[in-house]
Amino acid sequence: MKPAALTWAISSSLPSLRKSERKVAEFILANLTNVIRMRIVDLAEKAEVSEPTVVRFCRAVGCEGFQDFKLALAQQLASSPSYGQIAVTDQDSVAEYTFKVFDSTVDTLLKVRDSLDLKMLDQAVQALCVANRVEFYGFGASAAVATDAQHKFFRLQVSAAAYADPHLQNMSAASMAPGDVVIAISQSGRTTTLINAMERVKSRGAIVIAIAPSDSPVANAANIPLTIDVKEDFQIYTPLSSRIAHLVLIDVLAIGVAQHKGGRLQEHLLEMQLGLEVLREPLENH
Amino acid sequence: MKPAALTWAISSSLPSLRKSERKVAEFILANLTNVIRMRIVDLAEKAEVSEPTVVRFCRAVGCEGFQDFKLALAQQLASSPSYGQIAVTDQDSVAEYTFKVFDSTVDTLLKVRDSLDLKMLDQAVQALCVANRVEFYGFGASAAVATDAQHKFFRLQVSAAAYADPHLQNMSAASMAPGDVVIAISQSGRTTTLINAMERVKSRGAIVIAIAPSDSPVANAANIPLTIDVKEDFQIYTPLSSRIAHLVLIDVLAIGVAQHKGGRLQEHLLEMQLGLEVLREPLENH
DNA sequence: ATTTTTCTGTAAATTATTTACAATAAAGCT
DNA sequence: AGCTTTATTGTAAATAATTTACAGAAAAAT
Repeated sequence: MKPAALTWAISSSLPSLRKSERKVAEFILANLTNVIRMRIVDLAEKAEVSEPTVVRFCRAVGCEGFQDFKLALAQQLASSPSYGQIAVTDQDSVAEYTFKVFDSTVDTLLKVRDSLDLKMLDQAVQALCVANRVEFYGFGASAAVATDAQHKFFRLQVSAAAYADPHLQNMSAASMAPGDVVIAISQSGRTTTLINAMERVKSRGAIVIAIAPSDSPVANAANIPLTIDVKEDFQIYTPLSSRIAHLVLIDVLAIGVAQHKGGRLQEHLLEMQLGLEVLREPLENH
Repeated sequence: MKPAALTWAISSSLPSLRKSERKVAEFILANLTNVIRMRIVDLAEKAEVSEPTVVRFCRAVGCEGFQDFKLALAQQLASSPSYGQIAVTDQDSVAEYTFKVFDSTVDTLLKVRDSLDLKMLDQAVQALCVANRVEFYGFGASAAVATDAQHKFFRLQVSAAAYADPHLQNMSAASMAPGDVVIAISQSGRTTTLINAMERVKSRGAIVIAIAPSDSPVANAANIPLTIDVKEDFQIYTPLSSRIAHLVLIDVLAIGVAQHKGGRLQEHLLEMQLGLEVLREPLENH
């Protein structure tokens, strides 16, 4: 059983469970972290059922037995640090906030990974593979994401550009043609200027891919929406991890394109690597 | 016991273990993934020791008993996907490479998190807190990181700039003064131009923080080196996750600064939030 | 209302883990 | 070197946990 799917398996099989098994499920969902250290007797007592019922429950959600279930649960919890909430406080030490920032980022990435629409992603990759040129639009924090994306696609021998300036964006949009692709990146999903540019691009017959929250104007304005929802408490001490999710999603697109381009690309990358070498300090030999 | 530290605890306590306990440790390290599904009898047999020895070993590495040990190990393995190797292949489906890209990024982040020098990090935060102005230097992929960092620090009411152009970088470097801080970002750690700019900044009496691989010329040229080592197979199909690690590290620095700045910042961020709102589409009410 | 089926718990058996102790090996001492 | 002491390991027993088999109860169907 894939660990990440366990709590989901529990919740989704809730209706099909027997009455007393459901008691077990409910108790477990309400006490995820404690359950992994419980013995079957304790759990049975707390859930007010008999021990065999617990075992039956474990089998019902696809595990071998109680031990196997606990193991799977422990793994899922370890891979989703969110279950213990992460929020940096005033009193945190360096070590504490460092861990929290990293953990919350990891948490975001895992959640995004599990919520992606793979069909859309595939469509996006297909579109990018046959594109004549690819441009990235983004403002604010997304401008950096666009720059990064441009750099990444450039390495893949795709003619790529990134615009953070509304004027340039609109000028570029006006020059788009069928066979071109624009990737619009927005964290809020509600940037008016960006939506205008997107409409213009669509009217020119080019394809617009959006990386934005679901149900947002930006996502809705796209031909291929890639939706990413990160609950972003806009408190200061909460780091903005949606940027990172956007970047990783673009990595996925790039990998998809690289895969399609296949072998010839490898040579190109090697050449580029060698080209960069002249700008560097020699490697020490120790 | 903190799960992430388990295998480390095992390896590091190897010398202090007794002969037969070491047999257990060695077997476990060589069979991490299998061990979590083993019973104590199997493990004892495979490691050619008695069952109590296994229990003694578990206690020696800081666990309550065998069960507790297995749980901790399972959690650690779940939180480090790397133990099953991640490399995108030609035949991977969208789902496969998507997961691999996300997982390898997560893996990188967790490794970096555990290898950071927190003392240096604290020094960097201290320096940034009292800085008059902060500038970010980076080329290539690190240029996007620098842009992102600039944006992030700007939000924290720090006068920040980012330069990806060697000329601008050098001009800026020449205008540095004591009390200023430069953060030099490099994935290779060997960019000659960057090192020159760093030397110039240092000669002006400003502080240079480097984000670069350890033992690299860039790291060595800094007053405060923040070292990040990501084993980056320069194969095409391996995503560049060191960028992401750099970004997250900068998040940490930003959080550190935000924490020091304390309450007044909160108001500022709220104001800025409201300011951005006029550039956006209205929120739908559904 | 009775039969059949499904569900749940009791009690027993199995299996796993841990403890107590004894034997052995290693180290220290005279 | 030989004896004593201490440390290490395994054997066997006890404890504890999980699972199975079965029977009783509840629900559904006839």
